[in-house]
Amino acid sequence: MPSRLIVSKELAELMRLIAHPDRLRLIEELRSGEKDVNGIAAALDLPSTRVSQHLSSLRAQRLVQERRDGRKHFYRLTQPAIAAWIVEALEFLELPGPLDDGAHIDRVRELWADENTKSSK
Amino acid sequence: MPSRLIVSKELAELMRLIAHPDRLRLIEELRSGEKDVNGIAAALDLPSTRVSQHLSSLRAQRLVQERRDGRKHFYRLTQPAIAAWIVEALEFLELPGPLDDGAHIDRVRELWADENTKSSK
DNA sequence: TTCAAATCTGCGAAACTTTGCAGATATGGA
DNA sequence: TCCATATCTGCAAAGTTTCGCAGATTTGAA
Repeated sequence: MPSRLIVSKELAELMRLIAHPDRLRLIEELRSGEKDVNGIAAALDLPSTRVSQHLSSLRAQRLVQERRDGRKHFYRLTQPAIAAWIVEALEFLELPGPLDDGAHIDRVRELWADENTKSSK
Repeated sequence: MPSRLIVSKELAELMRLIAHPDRLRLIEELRSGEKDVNGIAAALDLPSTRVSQHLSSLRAQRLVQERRDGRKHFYRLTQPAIAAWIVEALEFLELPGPLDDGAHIDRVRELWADENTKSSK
Protein backbone atom coordinates (compact mmCIF):
# COMPACT_ATOMS: atom_id res chain seq x y z
CA MET A 1 0.00 0.00 0.00
CA PRO A 2 2.23 2.78 -1.22
CA SER A 3 -0.51 5.43 -1.18
CA ARG A 4 0.51 6.78 2.19
CA LEU A 5 4.08 7.01 1.03
CA ILE A 6 2.99 9.02 -1.96
CA VAL A 7 0.79 11.27 0.13
CA SER A 8 3.57 11.92 2.63
CA LYS A 9 5.89 12.80 -0.21
CA GLU A 10 3.42 15.22 -1.76
CA LEU A 11 2.59 16.75 1.57
CA ALA A 12 6.26 17.23 2.35
CA GLU A 13 6.72 18.91 -0.98
CA LEU A 14 3.85 21.28 -0.35
CA MET A 15 5.09 22.11 3.11
CA ARG A 16 8.65 22.75 1.97
CA LEU A 17 7.38 25.11 -0.61
CA ILE A 18 5.55 27.09 2.04
CA ALA A 19 8.27 26.79 4.66
CA HIS A 20 10.37 29.81 3.82
CA PRO A 21 10.21 33.10 5.72
CA ASP A 22 9.64 35.22 2.61
CA ARG A 23 7.05 32.89 1.17
CA LEU A 24 5.13 32.64 4.43
CA ARG A 25 4.92 36.41 4.57
CA LEU A 26 4.03 36.58 0.92
CA ILE A 27 1.16 34.15 1.36
CA GLU A 28 -0.14 36.11 4.33
CA GLU A 29 0.20 39.27 2.29
CA LEU A 30 -2.13 37.82 -0.33
CA ARG A 31 -4.75 37.00 2.27
CA SER A 32 -6.38 40.36 1.74
CA GLY A 33 -6.72 39.81 -2.00
CA GLU A 34 -4.68 40.00 -5.17
CA LYS A 35 -1.58 42.20 -5.42
CA ASP A 36 1.02 42.94 -8.07
CA VAL A 37 4.66 41.99 -7.77
CA ASN A 38 5.93 45.45 -6.89
CA GLY A 39 3.15 45.91 -4.36
CA ILE A 40 4.19 42.71 -2.62
CA ALA A 41 7.87 43.62 -2.83
CA ALA A 42 7.19 47.00 -1.25
CA ALA A 43 4.96 45.59 1.49
CA LEU A 44 7.52 42.95 2.46
CA ASP A 45 10.54 45.12 1.81
CA LEU A 46 12.21 42.63 -0.52
CA PRO A 47 13.83 43.06 -3.95
CA SER A 48 11.17 42.43 -6.54
CA THR A 49 13.36 39.97 -8.37
CA ARG A 50 13.25 37.84 -5.30
CA VAL A 51 9.51 38.16 -4.97
CA SER A 52 9.22 37.16 -8.58
CA GLN A 53 11.34 34.10 -7.99
CA HIS A 54 9.21 33.05 -5.02
CA LEU A 55 6.04 33.60 -7.00
CA SER A 56 7.43 31.46 -9.73
CA SER A 57 7.86 28.49 -7.37
CA LEU A 58 4.44 29.02 -5.86
CA ARG A 59 2.96 29.22 -9.35
CA ALA A 60 4.71 26.02 -10.39
CA GLN A 61 2.83 24.17 -7.64
CA ARG A 62 -0.38 26.08 -8.32
CA LEU A 63 -0.47 27.78 -4.94
CA VAL A 64 -1.03 31.14 -6.60
CA GLN A 65 -2.71 32.25 -9.78
CA GLU A 66 -1.72 35.08 -12.05
CA ARG A 67 -3.82 37.68 -13.82
CA ARG A 68 -2.11 40.17 -16.12
CA ASP A 69 -3.32 43.66 -16.68
CA GLY A 70 -1.09 45.83 -18.80
CA ARG A 71 2.42 45.42 -17.58
CA LYS A 72 1.38 44.43 -14.08
CA HIS A 73 0.97 40.87 -12.97
CA PHE A 74 -1.50 40.35 -10.17
CA TYR A 75 -1.28 37.28 -7.99
CA ARG A 76 -3.89 35.69 -5.77
CA LEU A 77 -3.99 32.58 -3.58
CA THR A 78 -5.49 29.58 -5.34
CA GLN A 79 -6.59 28.19 -1.98
CA PRO A 80 -6.99 31.03 0.50
CA ALA A 81 -7.62 28.49 3.26
CA ILE A 82 -3.90 27.77 3.26
CA ALA A 83 -3.30 31.20 4.78
CA ALA A 84 -5.61 30.37 7.67
CA TRP A 85 -3.95 27.01 8.09
CA ILE A 86 -0.58 28.72 8.39
CA VAL A 87 -1.86 31.03 11.09
CA GLU A 88 -3.08 28.00 13.03
CA ALA A 89 0.52 26.83 13.24
CA LEU A 90 1.50 29.85 15.32
CA GLU A 91 0.03 27.92 18.20
CA PHE A 92 2.92 25.45 17.98
CA LEU A 93 5.70 27.99 18.11
CA GLU A 94 8.18 28.20 20.93
CA LEU A 95 6.44 26.42 23.70
CA PRO A 96 4.88 29.01 25.98
CA GLY A 97 6.79 29.35 29.24
CA PRO A 98 5.53 27.49 32.30
CA LEU A 99 3.35 30.38 33.49
CA ASP A 100 2.24 31.80 30.18
CA ASP A 101 -0.61 29.64 28.97
CA GLY A 102 -2.01 31.25 25.88
CA ALA A 103 -1.23 34.89 26.39
CA HIS A 104 2.00 34.59 24.45
CA ILE A 105 0.27 32.89 21.56
CA ASP A 106 -2.45 35.50 21.42
CA ARG A 107 0.17 38.21 21.26
CA VAL A 108 1.91 36.50 18.37
CA ARG A 109 -1.32 35.86 16.56
CA GLU A 110 -2.20 39.50 16.89
CA LEU A 111 1.15 40.56 15.52
CA TRP A 112 0.72 38.46 12.49
CA ALA A 113 -2.81 37.63 11.66
CA ASP A 114 -4.86 40.57 12.88
CA GLU A 115 -2.60 43.30 11.63
CA ASN A 116 -2.89 41.69 8.29
CA THR A 117 -6.66 41.54 8.22
CA LYS A 118 -7.31 45.18 8.96
CA SER A 119 -4.47 47.37 7.63
CA SER A 120 -1.77 45.77 5.56
CA LYS A 121 1.72 46.97 6.46
CA MET B 1 8.46 46.23 14.00
CA PRO B 2 10.57 43.17 13.33
CA SER B 3 8.31 40.80 15.28
CA ARG B 4 6.59 39.50 12.19
CA LEU B 5 9.93 38.86 10.57
CA ILE B 6 10.99 36.86 13.58
CA VAL B 7 7.73 34.94 13.67
CA SER B 8 7.93 34.09 9.99
CA LYS B 9 11.45 32.87 10.46
CA GLU B 10 10.50 30.67 13.40
CA LEU B 11 7.45 29.36 11.65
CA ALA B 12 9.49 28.53 8.55
CA GLU B 13 11.95 26.67 10.72
CA LEU B 14 9.21 24.64 12.35
CA MET B 15 7.61 23.83 9.03
CA ARG B 16 10.87 22.80 7.42
CA LEU B 17 11.49 20.46 10.27
CA ILE B 18 8.13 18.80 9.70
CA ALA B 19 8.29 18.92 5.91
CA HIS B 20 10.03 15.65 5.20
CA PRO B 21 8.25 12.49 4.09
CA ASP B 22 9.77 10.31 6.80
CA ARG B 23 9.18 12.84 9.53
CA LEU B 24 5.58 13.42 8.51
CA ARG B 25 4.94 9.70 8.71
CA LEU B 26 6.81 9.48 11.96
CA ILE B 27 4.72 12.21 13.53
CA GLU B 28 1.53 10.53 12.37
CA GLU B 29 2.85 7.26 13.75
CA LEU B 30 3.15 8.84 17.18
CA ARG B 31 -0.43 10.04 17.09
CA SER B 32 -1.59 6.87 18.73
CA GLY B 33 0.83 7.25 21.64
CA GLU B 34 4.46 6.73 22.51
CA LYS B 35 6.61 4.22 20.65
CA ASP B 36 10.21 3.08 20.79
CA VAL B 37 12.72 3.67 18.01
CA ASN B 38 12.66 0.13 16.64
CA GLY B 39 8.89 0.07 16.76
CA ILE B 40 8.75 3.20 14.66
CA ALA B 41 11.42 1.93 12.29
CA ALA B 42 9.50 -1.29 11.76
CA ALA B 43 6.16 0.45 11.27
CA LEU B 44 7.59 2.86 8.70
CA ASP B 45 9.98 0.37 7.16
CA LEU B 46 13.02 2.56 7.59
CA PRO B 47 16.52 1.80 8.95
CA SER B 48 16.48 2.58 12.64
CA THR B 49 19.57 4.74 12.33
CA ARG B 50 17.57 7.01 10.10
CA VAL B 51 14.64 7.09 12.48
CA SER B 52 17.05 7.95 15.24
CA GLN B 53 18.46 10.82 13.19
CA HIS B 54 14.99 12.20 12.51
CA LEU B 55 14.04 11.89 16.15
CA SER B 56 17.14 13.76 17.08
CA SER B 57 16.14 16.77 14.95
CA LEU B 58 12.59 16.66 16.26
CA ARG B 59 13.93 16.46 19.79
CA ALA B 60 16.23 19.42 19.22
CA GLN B 61 13.18 21.56 18.44
CA ARG B 62 11.17 19.96 21.25
CA LEU B 63 8.59 18.44 18.94
CA VAL B 64 8.98 15.10 20.67
CA GLN B 65 9.87 14.04 24.17
CA GLU B 66 11.85 11.02 25.23
CA ARG B 67 11.30 8.57 28.05
CA ARG B 68 13.84 5.81 28.64
CA ASP B 69 12.97 2.46 30.03
CA GLY B 70 15.79 -0.03 30.11
CA ARG B 71 17.52 0.09 26.79
CA LYS B 72 14.47 1.30 24.96
CA HIS B 73 13.80 4.95 24.28
CA PHE B 74 10.16 5.84 23.95
CA TYR B 75 9.13 8.96 22.10
CA ARG B 76 5.90 10.91 22.23
CA LEU B 77 4.64 14.11 20.60
CA THR B 78 5.08 17.17 22.77
CA GLN B 79 2.12 18.81 21.05
CA PRO B 80 -0.16 16.12 19.66
CA ALA B 81 -2.27 18.83 18.00
CA ILE B 82 0.47 19.15 15.39
CA ALA B 83 -0.52 15.76 14.02
CA ALA B 84 -4.09 16.95 13.52
CA TRP B 85 -2.84 20.13 11.91
CA ILE B 86 -0.81 18.09 9.43
CA VAL B 87 -3.84 16.03 8.47
CA GLU B 88 -5.74 19.27 7.79
CA ALA B 89 -3.19 20.07 5.10
CA LEU B 90 -4.27 17.05 3.05
CA GLU B 91 -7.08 19.26 1.91
CA PHE B 92 -4.61 21.39 -0.03
CA LEU B 93 -2.99 18.60 -1.96
CA GLU B 94 -3.16 18.27 -5.69
CA LEU B 95 -6.15 20.34 -6.55
CA PRO B 96 -9.09 18.03 -7.11
CA GLY B 97 -9.90 17.72 -10.79
CA PRO B 98 -12.73 19.84 -12.25
CA LEU B 99 -15.40 17.22 -11.55
CA ASP B 100 -14.12 15.76 -8.33
CA ASP B 101 -15.10 18.09 -5.52
CA GLY B 102 -14.17 16.50 -2.26
CA ALA B 103 -14.36 12.80 -3.01
CA HIS B 104 -10.67 12.64 -3.82
CA ILE B 105 -9.72 14.38 -0.62
CA ASP B 106 -11.86 12.09 1.47
CA ARG B 107 -10.17 9.11 -0.10
CA VAL B 108 -6.76 10.51 0.74
CA ARG B 109 -7.76 11.40 4.26
CA GLU B 110 -9.00 7.89 4.77
CA LEU B 111 -5.75 6.45 3.52
CA TRP B 112 -3.76 8.46 5.92
CA ALA B 113 -5.66 9.60 8.91
CA ASP B 114 -8.25 6.93 9.52
CA GLU B 115 -6.03 3.93 9.01
CA ASN B 116 -3.84 5.44 11.60
CA THR B 117 -6.52 5.96 14.18
CA LYS B 118 -7.83 2.40 14.20
CA SER B 119 -5.10 -0.15 13.37
CA SER B 120 -1.57 1.05 12.73
CA LYS B 121 -0.05 -0.71 9.72
C1' DT C 1 33.22 -9.85 32.86
C1' DT C 2 31.75 -10.36 28.26
C1' DC C 3 28.16 -10.12 24.98
C1' DA C 4 24.27 -8.58 22.29
C1' DA C 5 20.56 -5.34 21.75
C1' DA C 6 19.04 -0.62 21.23
C1' DT C 7 20.18 3.71 20.22
C1' DC C 8 23.12 7.65 19.34
C1' DT C 9 26.81 10.49 16.99
C1' DG C 10 30.17 12.05 13.50
C1' DC C 11 31.57 12.13 8.97
C1' DG C 12 31.55 13.00 4.06
C1' DA C 13 29.45 12.69 -0.58
C1' DA C 14 25.58 13.83 -3.19
C1' DA C 15 21.61 16.45 -3.81
C1' DC C 16 19.00 20.42 -3.20
C1' DT C 17 17.98 25.56 -2.03
C1' DT C 18 18.81 30.27 -1.81
C1' DT C 19 20.24 34.62 -3.54
C1' DG C 20 22.21 38.32 -6.16
C1' DC C 21 23.19 39.71 -10.54
C1' DA C 22 23.03 40.17 -15.50
C1' DG C 23 20.33 40.09 -19.17
C1' DA C 24 15.81 38.74 -21.57
C1' DT C 25 10.92 39.90 -22.57
C1' DA C 26 6.64 42.34 -22.72
C1' DT C 27 3.84 46.51 -22.42
C1' DG C 28 2.45 51.27 -22.79
C1' DG C 29 3.52 55.90 -23.80
C1' DA C 30 6.12 59.91 -26.09
C1' DT D 1 10.30 54.19 -33.32
C1' DC D 2 12.66 54.49 -28.73
C1' DC D 3 12.38 54.53 -23.81
C1' DA D 4 11.08 53.35 -19.21
C1' DT D 5 8.59 50.26 -16.31
C1' DA D 6 7.37 45.76 -14.70
C1' DT D 7 8.45 41.26 -14.53
C1' DC D 8 10.76 36.97 -15.74
C1' DT D 9 14.72 33.67 -16.49
C1' DG D 10 19.42 31.66 -16.22
C1' DC D 11 23.46 31.24 -13.86
C1' DA D 12 26.88 30.36 -10.31
C1' DA D 13 28.49 30.75 -5.53
C1' DA D 14 27.32 29.86 -0.95
C1' DG D 15 24.73 27.46 2.17
C1' DT D 16 21.82 23.58 3.87
C1' DT D 17 19.88 18.87 3.98
C1' DT D 18 19.85 14.07 3.42
C1' DC D 19 21.62 9.52 4.05
C1' DG D 20 24.47 5.61 4.58
C1' DC D 21 28.14 3.92 7.12
C1' DA D 22 31.40 3.22 10.83
C1' DG D 23 32.04 3.42 15.37
C1' DA D 24 30.56 5.08 20.24
C1' DT D 25 27.40 4.47 24.25
C1' DT D 26 24.28 2.51 27.38
C1' DT D 27 21.85 -1.19 29.38
C1' DG D 28 20.55 -5.85 30.76
C1' DA D 29 21.54 -10.51 30.91
C1' DA D 30 24.52 -14.75 30.87
